[in-house]
Amino acid sequence: MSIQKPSIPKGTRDFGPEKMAKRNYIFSTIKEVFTRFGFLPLETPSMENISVLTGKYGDEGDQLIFKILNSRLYEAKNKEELKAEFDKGLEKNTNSDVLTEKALRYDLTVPFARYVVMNRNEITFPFKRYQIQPVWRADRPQKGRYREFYQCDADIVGTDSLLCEAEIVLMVHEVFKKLKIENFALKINNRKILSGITEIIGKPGCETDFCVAIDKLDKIGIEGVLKELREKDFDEKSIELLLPILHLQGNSKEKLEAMKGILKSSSTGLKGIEEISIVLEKVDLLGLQNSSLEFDLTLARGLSYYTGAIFEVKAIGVQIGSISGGGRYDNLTGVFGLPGVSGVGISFGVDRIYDVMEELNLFPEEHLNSTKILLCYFDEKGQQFGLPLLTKLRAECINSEIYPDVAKIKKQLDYANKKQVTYVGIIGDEEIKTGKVAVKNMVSGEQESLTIEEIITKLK
RNA sequence: GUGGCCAUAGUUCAGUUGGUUAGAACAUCAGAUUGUGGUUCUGAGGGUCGUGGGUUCGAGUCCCAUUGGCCACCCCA
Repeated sequence: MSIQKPSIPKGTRDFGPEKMAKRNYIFSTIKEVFTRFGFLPLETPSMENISVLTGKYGDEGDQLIFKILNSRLYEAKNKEELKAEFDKGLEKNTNSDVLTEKALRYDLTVPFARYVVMNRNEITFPFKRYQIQPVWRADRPQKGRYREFYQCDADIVGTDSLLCEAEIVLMVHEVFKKLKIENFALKINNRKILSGITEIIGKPGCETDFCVAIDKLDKIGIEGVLKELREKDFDEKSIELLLPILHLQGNSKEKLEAMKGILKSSSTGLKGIEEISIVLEKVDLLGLQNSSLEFDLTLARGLSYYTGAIFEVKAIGVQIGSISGGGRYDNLTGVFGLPGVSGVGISFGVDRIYDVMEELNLFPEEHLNSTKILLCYFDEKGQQFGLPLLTKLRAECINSEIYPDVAKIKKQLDYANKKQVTYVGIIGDEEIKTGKVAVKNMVSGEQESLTIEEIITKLK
């Protein structure tokens, strides 16, 4: 076999020790906040039966699902059928159970819905779960966009209380405050308002086209949105009715007031307004200070299963897509045979949060080095002397290691230096005789002779 | 799915109108230094110039194809 250059698939990444330390810092922060808000952990398999996933993310989303080829196809009895199904798949994007019956999960919400339905009798509702796992999308990678990435979801199902939305708002603030990402915008809107607008402008049922276009407002401007709408067969009368909505100014409360007037003939739209108002009220009652929450009626979001509130978080001052998003979905479990379970959730995009924090230099230093002391020695005798000490240090929960080879002291110190180990304990004949180890601080260069008990006190 | 840019050592990059043995910095390893690191100095290893074809006396350099990477659009975390 010829030597091959090693590589990893497009859009995937390795995470070395340094990156993992930073990633774990984000994960543990988010986990801590989730737990504090009463969410419990859940994990689901990387792969789902393909029928669980398809049809949940819209046409565009379905195409991005990674499918898993059935194994042992070569043993199949009816090869003709296989070939026919494969040819059909080449013609258009179809799924065939004989070729592929599993797929990698595309997000965490749909597998969660599947879990809820399957375990409906064991679950106590309202059910609050969090889930931190990778998801896969057969997208073309680019900045802030990967084919394998992590989502951190927290969802509440089994209640339609708007207090849940408010709690999510609080939780988002808490997470980003802890991560020191102070400058962010949490935008909130409601799908019912968007539906209401399509009713008002005489284009009911065209929500998808409308949402896709209006979502780009801050990117392509009003003219761009109008151009796109015209291309989607929105007539001039509709556009004329839409214009005052697009030009709406003011803070969240003022915009809500104005929309109340505009949507007065749409009961759906008014319902949306009322919902957001209640959320804002609850957020106030929960005592949120310095809120980054903002009502933005141009926020649309792609996923087709949202029915009520929608959220999106963007970091201000960093050119990257949204770092968090979510919303309420009234009937996600309906397709799995369990109607009437409303849920609302939020998803944090760790990979993008990582990129943002890297760009803004927000990672704290102390999380990067994990070994506190490295024991160094000159010969076999030194190692023998060091091993019991090492065990004592570890028994005291002090992260410690010993250099595995008899090597030059320079090399051992070099190793400590590169791993950013703060202390080294040097063991030579002198130390063995007195029972004290020469402990050197690698940052300051100071060195002192200490007994093992003194070392433990010093490093604890 | 559409479009643009790029590909040379482990990494970041030089490489002249096409010319003989493809360079530098950093990184790695070793030595200067037999009980003390980061600095310095010396040396060493490391390349089928992404891959395949073509033009040419001659290709890292020009042309075509292909693969991979980055970026924008679509969409999205």
